[in-house]
Parts: sequence; C-alpha cells; structure tokens
Amino acid sequence: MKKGPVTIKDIARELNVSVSTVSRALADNTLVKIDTRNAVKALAKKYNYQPHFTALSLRSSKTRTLGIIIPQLVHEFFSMVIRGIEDHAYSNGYNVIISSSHESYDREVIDSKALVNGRVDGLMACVSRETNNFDHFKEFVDRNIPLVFFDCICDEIDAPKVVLDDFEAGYQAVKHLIEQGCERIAYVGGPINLLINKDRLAGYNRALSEAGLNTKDDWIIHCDSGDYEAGRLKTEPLIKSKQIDALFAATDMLAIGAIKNLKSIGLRVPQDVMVVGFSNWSISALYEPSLTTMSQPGYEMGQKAAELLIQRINNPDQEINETVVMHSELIVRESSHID
Amino acid sequence: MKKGPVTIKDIARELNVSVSTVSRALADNTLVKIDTRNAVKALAKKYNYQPHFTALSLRSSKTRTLGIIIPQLVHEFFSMVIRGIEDHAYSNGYNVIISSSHESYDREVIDSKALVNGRVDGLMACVSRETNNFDHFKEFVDRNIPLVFFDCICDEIDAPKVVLDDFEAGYQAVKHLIEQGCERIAYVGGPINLLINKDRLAGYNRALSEAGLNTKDDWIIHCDSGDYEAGRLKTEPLIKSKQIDALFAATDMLAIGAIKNLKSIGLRVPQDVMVVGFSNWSISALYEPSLTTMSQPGYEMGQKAAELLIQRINNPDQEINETVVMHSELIVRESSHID
DNA sequence: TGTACAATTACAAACGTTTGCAACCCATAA
DNA sequence: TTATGGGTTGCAAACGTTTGTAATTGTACA
Repeated sequence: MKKGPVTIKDIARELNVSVSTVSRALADNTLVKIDTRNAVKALAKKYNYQPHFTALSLRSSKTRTLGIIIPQLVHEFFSMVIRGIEDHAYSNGYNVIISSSHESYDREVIDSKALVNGRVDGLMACVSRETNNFDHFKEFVDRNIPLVFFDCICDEIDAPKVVLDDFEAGYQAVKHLIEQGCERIAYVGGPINLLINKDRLAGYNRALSEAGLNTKDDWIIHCDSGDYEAGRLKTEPLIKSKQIDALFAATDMLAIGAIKNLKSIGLRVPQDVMVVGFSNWSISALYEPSLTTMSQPGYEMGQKAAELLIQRINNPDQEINETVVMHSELIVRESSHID
Repeated sequence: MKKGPVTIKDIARELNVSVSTVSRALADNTLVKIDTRNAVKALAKKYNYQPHFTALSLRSSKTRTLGIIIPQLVHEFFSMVIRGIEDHAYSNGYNVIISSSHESYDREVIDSKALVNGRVDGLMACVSRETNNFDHFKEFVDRNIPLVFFDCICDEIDAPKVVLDDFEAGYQAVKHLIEQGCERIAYVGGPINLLINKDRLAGYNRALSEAGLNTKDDWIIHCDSGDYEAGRLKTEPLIKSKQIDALFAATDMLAIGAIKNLKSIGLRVPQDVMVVGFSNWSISALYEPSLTTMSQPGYEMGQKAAELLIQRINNPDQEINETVVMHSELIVRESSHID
C-alpha cells in the first residue's frame, strides 16, 4: 500500500503522534517521554527507516558532500590522492564527487560552476596544465565556499594548500646523482607553467650550482605532458648527442621514455647514464632497471586536503589559509646505483 | 545585505511578481507574458541565478546522481571504467559518487546502504573478491532502485550487466600460445570465486582440450589477488620446476611477477617460455620484454554501464535486464612472439 | 476547588522549488 | 450593462525534515 521508502510521517501516523515528536524521539531528545521514544525507535527500526538525505540537506543547507577537481583520473598519483580524500571524507560522514577536467581549462570551468550551486559544501582542486586564468576559483572565495588546493596550486588565490616541497625534492634527486659522481646532468620536465615543474627545475639548478657544476640550455627539456611518449620523443636529440652522464626526470614516465632512448643507442643504465625519476609509480619498481625516484605521498596529501577542507567547513569564519608542505623521499634503485 | 546565493524569491521580490511567475518565466512557459519572461531572465542572468540543486532534488525526488561501487580505486582498469561512466553521466546531466570498497565485503555493504537513501538515482556495482553474499544488492532490487553490474557481476541477481567475454578472451590467449608452438601451458589466475576468473580458466581449458593438449593440477595456480607480489610468490615453485614452455596469466601484473621468476633462473621470454597477460595496462607495453596481453575495454564498459543505468532510470517499469557482452582483443607483443 | 508548574505533545514555519487551481484584468460581444 | 473568455498572474500545497513556540495534559499544593 505504501510506495516509496518509509518517512517520519508514516511512523507518526501509525503511532498517532505528530511528526515533530517522531523527529525528536529519533534524536533521543529528552523532551519526549521515554516510552514514546522507545516506541518510535522500535518502529523506525522495524521499518528500517533511513532519514531522507535530500530533505536533510535542504533543511540544514549542508550537502555533506565534497567536490574534487583533478586534471586526470587515470593516473596513479591522482588515484592515490582520491583514495586519501575518500577515506578521510567517509569517516567524517562526507561523500565525494569527482570531476576530472581531462587537462582541459574549459572543462575545469564548467565543472567548477556546476559544483557551486549548493551541490557541495566545499571543493578541493588541482589545476590542469592548461589553466592560466583563475577567475572560476576566485568565485568560490567570493561566494565564501571553502576551497583547498593540492599539488598543482594557484598561487594568486588565498586558500589553504597542500603541496609537495618540489624544490627540495628536485634538489635531493640531483644531489643524489652528484654524489654518485655524475657531472653532466640533464633535466626533463613537464609543462613549465605549472608551479611544481618550476620548483623541481629550481631544485635541479640549485643542486648543480651548489656543487659548482654547469648545465646547458639544451640539457633542460620541457615536455607538454609527463607521459612516456613525450619523454621518448623530446629526449631523443639530447641523448643521441651523448653529452650527458645523468638525467633527472620530473616524472617516472618521462624517465622511462628517456631510458628507452638510451637503450636504443646502446647506452647502459646506470653504468653509462644514471637516471632518477619522480613519483614512485608502481612501474618504477618493476621496470628494468628498477628506477630511482622521489616518492610523492598522494594518499597523505589527499587525506590532509580533506582534513583542511572539513575544518574550514566547520569553522567558516576562521580565515587561516595555512599551506601544508609534504616531503618527498629519495628511493634509490638500480637506475642510479652501481654496487 | 543578502547572504547566500540568489534564489527565485529574491528575483520575485525585486520584480514585484510571485515566485511561481518567476519559476515559470525561467522555464520559458508561454503562460507568462513575454515582457515579464524577459525581465525575469535578464535579472536572473544579472545575478547569475543558479537553481538550488537540493531543492530541485527534493521536489522531483530525483538526485541526478549515480553511485558506483568498486573494489579498488587505484587500479588502471577501474580508473578507465570510472572515466567512461563519468563521461557518459556528465553529458547526460548526472553526477557520480564513487565508493571503493577496498576489496572488503563489510565496506561494500555499508557503502551500498549509505547510497540507498535517496542519495542516488541508481547504482553501478562491481563486486569485491570477498563478496559471496549478495543480500545488500537484493535490497536495491526490492526497493526498485535501478542497479547495473559490470565486470565482476553477481549471477544470482536479475539486473542489467556489462561484462567481458572472459571465456573467449582466455580461449584466444591460449590458442595464440598454441599457435606459437607451445605445448606445456600453465595458468595463473586471481581469486576463483570471481566469475571472471572461472571463465578465463574455462577458456584456457577449452583451448587446450581443443588442441588435444594436457595440463596438470600444479600448472594451474590460483592467487588471492592479481598483484605482482602474488604472481611472483605463487609461481615460483612451478617455474623452478622448469616443466612449462608457456604461461597465461589472468592479469598483467601476475604475468610480470612470473616473468621476474623466469628471468631469475635464467629462462628467456619468449625464447624459453612465452607469456600472455591480461588487461593491457600501460606497463605491459613498456615492460621488457613488452607483454602480449588481452585488451579490456574499461572505458567502453563504463560508458555502457552508465548508459544502461540511465535508460533504466528513465523507464523504471521496463524490466529488460539485458546482459551486454564486450569483447577482448589479443595484442601481440614481444613476450609471445619470435621473429 | 482552583492554581501553578512540570512534563509532554502538537502546530506551524522554514529550507527552494514546481504546479494545479483560482483569481484577476480587460476587451469583445450580446 | 452584463456575460464570456482569453491572457496573465498569484495562492497554496507538496517534497521530508527540524525546531521555536504554543497548547494540552497531569499532579501537587495552597
């Protein structure tokens, strides 16, 4: 006789009390008589009553949902970030909606607008490599919707951020190569408009200058993406010129692309050229030679971002925009190590 | 003076008309005078009015949100599926909420219950390897909430399904090895309670028997997971016994684990032992030797699942529970091919 | 017997929207 | 002048909750 799921009204009708009494009884409010409370709770249990999510949202103007905007979904690092976010969000009673912009600025703008309208209580974002205009994010700040950046951040906007110390990571990676005795070290990086790539390159430069080593313009290569193909194509001329004895790549995939080139002209890794990658993707441990790399704690970054965001949601007036800096660790494997 | 986002009420007040008129005007209802309509639309544009998502949901009892339950998030295949689902969902005006059960039955149950309460209009699920009880899914059917299974399906429940023809894929993989001249072919698979693994194994058996070849009990290995480590540990005794000249693995990672063992005792791939994997993960093209594998069209499966689900949502009474079968393709690479 | 107060309950508004129905205005025709 | 009716508009209910306030009980005390 009933159709949809059971509501508070149904329980009220059956028990001949008002909906408000039922509502309070379920909240264990001492205003309602203990007998009534028990009766209500018993019936609710019997009918497996579940509060209507949307109704709650409307009443409280809280959706208990967080939004994520990321450039890519099929990507080990971002998968880890999402897992970190989800774990923290779920255990705090929040749901998560993900929008992947596919590295497209337009899509990023559309998605972010779609998420504003009371769909989410807050947003976590990592900007795409196409993004150079940040107005759509400013709108969040203007509308007072909590916003947290992670990884690829936007420097212009005043919001909490979770980042890796990419400078230090780049510095460590190159320092390690120098300690292995390398002197002619190349850099292969991703899109230079992203802060993370600027920082990794800066770390590279710093380590070199500190060691009194020089680099050359064509030892520094910028790729449009961090993919294997980009790495293979872009590093080919440099590698064929046989000038270098080491290479620091800003992603593991770029590193593997470069290694393919090295192998193809008979150069051995690590004996002839040492290589360090970045991100510690699962492939880097399995590849041969296994790849020295810098860890990128995606899970922890996701957790931290969710934590900051929920904190921000719960204290909307508190305007502390802290930047949490995570640290990368050098993982030494075969590609940069001779026994 | 105003606080939250602008509502239909605000527009009504400013224009001295009723909310209903504004509502109709925005819907371009010809009942309202064209002048009024234009005035309303102009003001809505000026204030960047966005309909309140939650209010719409409550009114229409539609959330325009789809739920996904998957065993793992950090997984190339599932990432592809999600991308396929999201692309289709977004372009049809749906959002997506993902719950990853982390291969845990309990988590799967909790998540699915959480999604029932009017949070989603429908659900897509891939059961975890721990799952042998399907009551929580039956609840969806009972409650008449549209449900679609993909990949790891539940046979007992009458719902639309999107699956790979795992039998045919297994058959093709092994047939290919036989055509390469292999005669002593082993199988390494994932958890056998999952239908997909049963089917891949059945395909293996069929190809063998069709070719008049025999197998042995200890040439068939079942792992608890499809991971690299599982593959490496579980295949070690078999490989050290040097009985086989080929191996079909139910995942690329299992295949690579096995290849590591082969290499460690000096056996060459493909010269001494040929290997075929499954899923065509990106690592399989990059690994050396590059890995012959069966494609697994995750993106397309996701798209199809979303399509079926939205279809189901729009026609709730239509009880056609079709099963869509996708096909896998053999991708021949170095690990099973001698020039 | 009436009053006061505590205990318990119900009513109503609100969150932002859509939509059936009633009501209004004005012009045209009887 | 009054009725008819098309063109516009507003009212109110509904979706499922929560919560401030009012109303109803019952009991004890004067």
